Amino acid sequence: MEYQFRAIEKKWQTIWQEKKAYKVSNESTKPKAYVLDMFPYPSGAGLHVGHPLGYIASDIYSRYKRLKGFNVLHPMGYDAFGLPAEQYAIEHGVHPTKSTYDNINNFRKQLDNIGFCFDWDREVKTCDASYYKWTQWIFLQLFNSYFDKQQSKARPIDILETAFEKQGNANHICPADASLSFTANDWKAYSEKEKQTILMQYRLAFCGYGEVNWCAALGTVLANDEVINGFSERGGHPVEKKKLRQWYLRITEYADRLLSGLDTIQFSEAMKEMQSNWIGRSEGAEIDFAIQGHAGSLKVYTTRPDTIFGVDFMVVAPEHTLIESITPNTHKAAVAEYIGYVKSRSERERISEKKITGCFTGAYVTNPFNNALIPVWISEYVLAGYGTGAIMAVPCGDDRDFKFAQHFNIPITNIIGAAFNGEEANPTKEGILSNSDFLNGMVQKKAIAIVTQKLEAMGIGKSKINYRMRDAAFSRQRYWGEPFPIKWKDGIAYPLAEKELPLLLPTVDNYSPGPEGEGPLANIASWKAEHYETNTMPGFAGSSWYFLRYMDTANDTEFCSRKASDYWGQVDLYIGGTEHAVGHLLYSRMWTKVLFDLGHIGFDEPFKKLLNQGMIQGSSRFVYRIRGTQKFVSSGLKHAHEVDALHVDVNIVDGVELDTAAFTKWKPDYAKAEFILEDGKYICGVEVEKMSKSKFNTVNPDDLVEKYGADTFRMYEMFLGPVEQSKPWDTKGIEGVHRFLKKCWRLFFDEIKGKVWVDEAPTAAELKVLHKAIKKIEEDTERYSFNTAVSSFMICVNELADLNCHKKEILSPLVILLTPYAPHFAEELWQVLGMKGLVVDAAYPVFDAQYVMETAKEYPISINGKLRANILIALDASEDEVRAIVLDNEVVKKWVEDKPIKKLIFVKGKMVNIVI
RNA sequence: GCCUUGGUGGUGGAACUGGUAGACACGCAGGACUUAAAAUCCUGUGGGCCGCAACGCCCGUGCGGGUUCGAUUCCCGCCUGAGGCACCA
Repeated sequence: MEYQFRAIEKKWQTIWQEKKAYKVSNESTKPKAYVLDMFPYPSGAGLHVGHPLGYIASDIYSRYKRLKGFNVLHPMGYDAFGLPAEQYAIEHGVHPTKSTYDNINNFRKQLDNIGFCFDWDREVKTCDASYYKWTQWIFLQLFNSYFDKQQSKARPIDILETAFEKQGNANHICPADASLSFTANDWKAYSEKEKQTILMQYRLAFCGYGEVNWCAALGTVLANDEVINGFSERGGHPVEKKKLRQWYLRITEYADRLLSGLDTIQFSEAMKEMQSNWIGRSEGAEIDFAIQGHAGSLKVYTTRPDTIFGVDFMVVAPEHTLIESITPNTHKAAVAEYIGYVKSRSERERISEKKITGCFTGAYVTNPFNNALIPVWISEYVLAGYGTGAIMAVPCGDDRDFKFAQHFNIPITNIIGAAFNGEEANPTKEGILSNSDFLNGMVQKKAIAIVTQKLEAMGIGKSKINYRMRDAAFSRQRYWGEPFPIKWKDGIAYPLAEKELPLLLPTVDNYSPGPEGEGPLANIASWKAEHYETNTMPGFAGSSWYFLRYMDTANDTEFCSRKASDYWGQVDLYIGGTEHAVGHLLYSRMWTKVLFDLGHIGFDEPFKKLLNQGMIQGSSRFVYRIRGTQKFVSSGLKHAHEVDALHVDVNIVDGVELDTAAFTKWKPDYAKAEFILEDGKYICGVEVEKMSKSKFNTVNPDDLVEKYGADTFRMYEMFLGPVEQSKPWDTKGIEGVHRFLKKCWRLFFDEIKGKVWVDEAPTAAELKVLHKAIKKIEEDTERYSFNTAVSSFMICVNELADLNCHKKEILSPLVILLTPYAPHFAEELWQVLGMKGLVVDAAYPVFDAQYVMETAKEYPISINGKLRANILIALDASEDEVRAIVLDNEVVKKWVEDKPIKKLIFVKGKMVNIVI
């Protein structure tokens, strides 16, 4: 009987479904484990082999935890709102609801094929009204809350209103405008609109104005990615910065807690580093510089007030509101021209530009300590959104300022003596200050506080903590997203009542943008008539809390009952790509903190442990067409011709050799293709790039499952390498894993004899092989080293085959070990062995060290660090005994000759090194 | 440009805490079985040198330095691939 994987896999998938084998209850006496994947966006291209990598890893871990006696929550769903469905609707007229649900059905079919243990009763789709009702509800919690700085937590906004009525805002500094100040009487005298405008500046979800990349021709806002050199990627239309009304989340209020929370969770150091760099906390000071011949002052933010005497110029962002009024007429034309140039540049281009650009405004400020005149420049590398949008430039201490000064021939003041060599800036804080008046002779880092205090005393500065992170833009001028539960009346935003939720996304005939940068919803007369908000929420809204919904999917009175969230708690293992490092992972952490602060859940970090899966890249193949002909030249000969490289479908290429017959059938264009071969073959070019349909380098898991079975596919994806590592896909090696399963099968069945497994007592050697495997595979699974676990299975089966072992007592624990990795295969063999119940409900075998005891070791003997011999020595030998044995060895004697031995290093159980 | 991360045979990778580099596979070569094929099994396989062979020697983990008895692993500099940089998801 041979290994008929297709029949076996279908059979067990059906049985699992019938028996509800993967249904998970919220009631259990077992300890819980919550194992979660980042849910996919259901794209029209379907699943490619890159998607299941993380899902297989989490599936293995879930099944492993279940065998270890845990009640395991392992759900799946879809992040179903987003731009591609809307784009598709605009281009093809298909409603996003339809295309999204079609895609979901397709994803589901593909996922089912692989045999995952998801509890599908808990499926969530963020575009379902039953789901986004609660996204809207959480938005209202954010809208109706403020961040109390004293308690460092979110609190209901009516507490703040009560406080305002009693004491004004004296104890509640306004996060949006620290200078805002009013008394209780002021507050009482304010109109409703004035009150609401003030409250808006405290809310965690608030409305304001922000700059976006605006493309007038497309009538839409673009991502930085979609803007190339000031023109839209699609269509090549000009793009400009434009101020639009936007919703925001006040995530900056949570900056410190998002930072300190990192200490309580198991993310990789790299991930923590990325998040804290993104948050970018810095301590410094704000300083006001008086403007020459102007009533106002220029406020800058600096982390280095100690360098105040080294300030040679100021740089302000081109968007800075003061520019208009400080620029004298003589410089207006040049400044306007420069601002025009910057307007066409995306933020990305501005900060990554190597070329130094800038423009002198003609204005000067004065140094508050010595009244020196300091010229004011504008340059694109200073961004309006960070700090105060203006910096003081100290060329001797800052690299970018130094290059700027050099480029524009601005004289450089040296305030750190020999520490500055005139060739490059020195950002040290250890320098001894000179040319610095009252600071002369002082170490820089000590001067920071002194300068700040002095500025505070003079009333022109104060210490300030700044964050690089900005508040999160939370509205999109799009259709396919959650409507905001907000009505506008007389310029005031009113939240809908909870019982009015969900506010359903209306059907439209036209997905194109509304007038004046409004979303498509503005095109609907009935929507406008109700004064509903016309923006929708961004893609990250639904994904910021979905892990909570899985705990209590069917609940239609709460987003998730407190009982359910108390039971499941944090996600124990979260698997997904690093591309979400600073987006999704920060937003979901913030939402969790808000829900915790408001008492809706009992933990304030969502993910206890994060595992980042690497990206599976595509390995693209190219053919080379001689320009202007239908002749295709093999890769090795292409240099003799003028050729265009064209992507060719990887599925019609064997390794690098093109199937020329298949190629002529692949596309009608190529029907008449002629080939110039080398050694009788057409060899393709190779490049590793992102897996994408348009590059014809995608590999569909369905085809592989069909050909080799789901279990082979699962193990092969794991065998490719460490889950965390990115690697190009190559189908070639899958045969090896398939052979392994067939070989394993032959421990149970022989093609001719049929059943060969027997009920005999195992030998010591057989038990040793088994227990070695138990130990290694358990350890590897625990540390998510699935690739080495697979190779341990191979070693185990190879050794059992060499021993001719077909004993049930060895094979049945092996089947359990295999269950997480090859569940169908294991289930079938479990039944074959006549074991009770489903193997998914079995108990994990327990390692027993007595079977793997070793008494001696083949020690590697190095001389001066070079391996010269291997000697078998008893493990319990003392160092003196080992020394005697080693020095008596022929090979060792030959190398040592009669030189004195300086040192002998003996590491028990590892190695010996002789130094001569 | 900035942040993060990777680079080991022809290929994917292993070496977990500084201790035998190349486990386990793929591929390739040779052989067995077969009318033939598939399947399966056996042997070899980092590069170089000496050699009939065995034994053995030298080099080798992107490049250049350093620390150490000992470095794929730690430190410094460089080259290079990947991901992210706020409206793609």
